[in-house]
Amino acid sequence: EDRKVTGKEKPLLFPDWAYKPAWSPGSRQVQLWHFLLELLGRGEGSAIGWGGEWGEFVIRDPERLAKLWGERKGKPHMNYDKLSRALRYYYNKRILHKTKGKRFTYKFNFSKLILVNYPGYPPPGLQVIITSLQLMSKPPVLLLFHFI
DNA sequence: GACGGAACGC
DNA sequence: GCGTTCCGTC
Repeated sequence: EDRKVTGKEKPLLFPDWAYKPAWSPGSRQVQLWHFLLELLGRGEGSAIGWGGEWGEFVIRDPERLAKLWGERKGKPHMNYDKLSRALRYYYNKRILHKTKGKRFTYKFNFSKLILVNYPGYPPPGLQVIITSLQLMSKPPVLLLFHFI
């Protein structure tokens, strides 16, 4: 019942994964896709950056990204081989897919959705019109903005 | 590099 | 459940 939309709006159809809380009380671990969005939101100078298409991103420095992820998770031996296995598990969950033929390039499966309570969101240069709702709950849930 | 099975930990 | 580790295969 935490995740129910408050008010009288008719239910909006967002993918389940979009409702996952970014941070939970206590010790719940960061998820990889949260971490990726966090870095992407920071923009320049990162090991990862937005690609040409909507939701697409390019890993500019795979081993550096892996190292950062390993630091966050307390896994000093993390590398791109292992990180990319975790990314591949996202294919079946419909969180990500691979941009075929483009090296180190993946794409988030949000279509007209962006998740905005990460630093730097939305990415600069994007025109957004907020049509959607804020999901209020404790712990804080991702804010969902609807692009048109 | 990219893929996905398998065993494993927490 | 969400990766981590390892690895055979293309």
